[in-house]
Amino acid sequence: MSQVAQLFGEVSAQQLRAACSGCNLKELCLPLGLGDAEMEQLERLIHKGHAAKKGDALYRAGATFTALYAVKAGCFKTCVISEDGREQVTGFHMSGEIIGMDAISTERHTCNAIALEDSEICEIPFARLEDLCRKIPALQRHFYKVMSREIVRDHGVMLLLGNMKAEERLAAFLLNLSQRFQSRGYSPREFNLRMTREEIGSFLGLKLETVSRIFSKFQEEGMVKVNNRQIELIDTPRLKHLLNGCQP
Amino acid sequence: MSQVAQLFGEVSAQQLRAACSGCNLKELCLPLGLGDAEMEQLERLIHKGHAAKKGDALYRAGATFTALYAVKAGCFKTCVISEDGREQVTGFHMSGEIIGMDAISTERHTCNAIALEDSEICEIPFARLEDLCRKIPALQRHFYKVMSREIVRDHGVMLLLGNMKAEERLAAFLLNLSQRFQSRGYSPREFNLRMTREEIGSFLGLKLETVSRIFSKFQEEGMVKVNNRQIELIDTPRLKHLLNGCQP
DNA sequence: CGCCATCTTGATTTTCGTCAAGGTTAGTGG
DNA sequence: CCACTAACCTTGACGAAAATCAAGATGGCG
Repeated sequence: MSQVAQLFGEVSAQQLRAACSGCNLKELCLPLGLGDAEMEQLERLIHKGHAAKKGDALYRAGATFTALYAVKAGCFKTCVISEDGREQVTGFHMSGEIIGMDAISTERHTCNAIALEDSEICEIPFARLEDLCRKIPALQRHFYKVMSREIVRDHGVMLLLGNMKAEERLAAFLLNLSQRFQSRGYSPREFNLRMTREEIGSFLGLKLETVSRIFSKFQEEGMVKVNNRQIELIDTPRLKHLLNGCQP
Repeated sequence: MSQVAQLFGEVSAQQLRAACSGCNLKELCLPLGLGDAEMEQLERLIHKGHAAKKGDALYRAGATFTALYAVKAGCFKTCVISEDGREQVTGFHMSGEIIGMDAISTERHTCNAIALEDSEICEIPFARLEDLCRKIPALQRHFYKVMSREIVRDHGVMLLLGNMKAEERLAAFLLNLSQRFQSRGYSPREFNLRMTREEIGSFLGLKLETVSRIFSKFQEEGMVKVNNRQIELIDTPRLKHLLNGCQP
């Protein structure tokens, strides 16, 4: 479990609140201990959220960077495209997660963010966030942590891609999703995938056929029930066991 | 070339200067346009550098986080260790690079940083850096960029691990090293590796035997000259060509 | 000078990718 | 509401790539 958390990083309640601040500022206020004046400033920071239809690009590589985005509802994938056209999904992002931080360095986005279902996002103009961070130390510290968490998550994915076998990768993926759904108040046992087998494969460094085969194998072995994109985890302990190189 | 830069990220002159600030603050001063008073504050921020012998751990996973580290001279590897003991090298870090940013999120280090040769580092106490960032907006922005660059670099490694074949990975690795040596004023054509085949393999998601075989193959094909850890790049264009999925 | 870590190379096995065919689902428009 | 289509998924057979196992060779360091 801590393995999984380590692998992908997990959204803290704090991060969740921060991201939701577009809709519910009071939630953000509590952990940061902000006063009324500060809260009002924060309120002005967050643009009113807007909607993205399934398949829409929130931003594309090369676009000039002006804002970060907090996923309010729905699900996005981010992917980098290499010069010769290879696509690597770098992450799947659910409510409460902040995306676009890769663009800060060059002031241009370096990846594409695509909505996997109809979604809602909050735009966070970066220049204004920077100002506010200077004025509110707790917010500054929080934002550093959000960026750092992304780095830790990426390191976990590197471990997965560099060291794990196909079955271990898929087990890690399912357990990570399960945990993220749970932390959002949904069932950790049953959930619907928002992405295709190909997108899962791209993220895990596998081909879609391999992903499909392993789903079937897991089902045969009674660890999960797979019905197209509907997943039920039957034997979570065994999945975790698989992850740890099959040592108890 | 831009492919390689995209793959691993590259140290900007700016980042280099910032990291070197422990030794030469004037260099940092120029791009940020700081005044004398600000410079003095910055000077106080950076502890006097200290030395690390080959094999020393700068920090280990689990250690409480107090400071970032700028590599002043030498070379470090950072690696995450999974629960079941698998080690994944997440990066090799040369002079001018800042490491330890993964620790900001949990206030504990999440990876090990090991010196690959006798090295010198500057300690940057994080709490004081935060303070200073609030006072010097240019520094704040710069630090966000440094963290963002790390995220971009990690995405490049994910692309490498998820999409590339063994030969492409090693070609990317060599070209990246070449570029980094060049930007530090060393020859981009001849250089010495500081890491073992096993460490290269861990970083690239390969076994050491595979790394060794591909070195031999590259040499047979006249692309590089390999003499233990001494590398000479003979046919850089062909290496780049290999990277791009062999399309011109 | 000798030892231990590191590296190379070969033979074999395993894993996963590729190619191919067919089935299922969701979404569209009549 | 249903038929149709395109996207998506599953499964099998085969092949390629890299891991594993094994045996020496080399070189750096005490």
